[in-house]
Amino acid sequence: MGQAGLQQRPDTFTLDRKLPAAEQVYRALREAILTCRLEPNEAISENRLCSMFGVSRSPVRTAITRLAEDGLIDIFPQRGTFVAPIKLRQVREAQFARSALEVALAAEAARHWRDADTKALKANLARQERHARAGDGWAFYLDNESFHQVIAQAARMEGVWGTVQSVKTLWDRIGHMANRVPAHMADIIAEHRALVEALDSRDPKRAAACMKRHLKSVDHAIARLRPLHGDYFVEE
Amino acid sequence: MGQAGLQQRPDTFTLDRKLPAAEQVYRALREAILTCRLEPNEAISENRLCSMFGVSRSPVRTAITRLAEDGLIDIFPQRGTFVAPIKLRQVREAQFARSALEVALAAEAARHWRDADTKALKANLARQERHARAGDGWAFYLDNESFHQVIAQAARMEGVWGTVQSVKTLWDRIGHMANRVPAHMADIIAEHRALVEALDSRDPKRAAACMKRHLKSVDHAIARLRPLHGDYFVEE
DNA sequence: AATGGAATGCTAGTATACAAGATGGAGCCC
DNA sequence: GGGCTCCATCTTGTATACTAGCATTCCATT
Repeated sequence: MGQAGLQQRPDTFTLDRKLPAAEQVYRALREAILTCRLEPNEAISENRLCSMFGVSRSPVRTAITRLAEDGLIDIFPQRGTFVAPIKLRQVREAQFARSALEVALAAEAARHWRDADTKALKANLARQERHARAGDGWAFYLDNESFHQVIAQAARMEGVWGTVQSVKTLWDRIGHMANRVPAHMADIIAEHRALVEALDSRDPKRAAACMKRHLKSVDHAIARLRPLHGDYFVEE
Repeated sequence: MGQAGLQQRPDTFTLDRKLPAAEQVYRALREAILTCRLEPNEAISENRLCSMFGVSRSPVRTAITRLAEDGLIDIFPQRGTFVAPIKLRQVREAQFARSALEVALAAEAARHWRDADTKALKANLARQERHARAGDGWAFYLDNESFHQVIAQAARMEGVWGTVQSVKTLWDRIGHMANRVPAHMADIIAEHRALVEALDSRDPKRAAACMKRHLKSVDHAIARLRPLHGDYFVEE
């Protein structure tokens, strides 16, 4: 599957002339990396990306600079640019950070909770169920994101959601692999349902504990995936 | 003080030919922004930076791209690039996120605490006291960073320290202004001393509560600074 | 005095060319 | 057959030129 990635798209990426080229290249590459269409350790050549996107090196370099800042790409001057591997230690640390942030957000959200919030989350759950049934991993991923974002909004800390997003970049890569397993999505939905009930109870401690359990269960995804994608993960 | 910033340096920035130009420009600009030598809302011209650093636009643009990702710079195409203002809502959200992360780190550190950790923190405290007496705000800032980093190391979550660092970028800007007030540094040292005692007790709850109090006290810095630097802060 | 359009000068975004470093393969020698 | 050297080719980093958009200024007209 080494030749996977962007080459699996219908054809060369078509840029929207109304939007900055660098931004479009950034988004396309980020999505490809998160969904593992560009696999960990895969070499990326600036020149190859230029051909693929039909642009010069300038916007490609800008996009690559941003992806390196995001921790998704490793640049080795004069040698090459590679999709960053998934470092297990970083995954563990990211889980710790995400848990700390989202547990605090859940508690704070419970303190400010309103019926409209419950309504919004239930609508989201319905979408999750529909996309899981359809086997649409990407749409399910977006639902999942939206679900947690609503909680951050309810906590009146929407900016913290941005921090969570950057922390969870590693999770997103793993989550996309996990989403290929229907049972995984079903598990997530069940946990999300429990979370809605806890938040609806307006009990900060209950909401915090429930969120903590939810985020801990993602550990199981790694245990499942390592046998299948051993080369994606490095111990350090 | 509008003409402050990089022009206050002894002379034009001298690049080290052994290091990538983009990296050096990035670090120099980041430090200038964090220490408010480049003030919030100050215009930055790519061409002006080229003259200042003696390089072409390429490394300057790379550095600016990274600083924009860090949230320190706002780019308005065809209009200009500006040092980002300090948005109070973002500050509040950053405080929430930092508190969540460092309280969890302190609790975890207490669970793994060793006498060598106490020793390391006490050595750091001695340096803090020395630099505060000398009125060296920058050195004190570095001591402060190192202090919290040791705690993350003790928690065996050093990678989370990177997350804290990106979260606390806003704090760093405020902290540098606050460090010009000697009383502020003295307060910080006293709180750090209490934190060392809490960690040394190996009691996770005590360490967490102490860290929470410590991070809450930084609120007072904002209350002090707003009358002096009202134009640095925006409500949104 | 007010208004509208053109010109100008500034900005960032992008394209292209050059420089320097790293790597791999071929050829030569022992 | 193995080791060493050299060269070609790849890479990223940087320099420079061009393009397009935006804001300001100036001038002509009413």
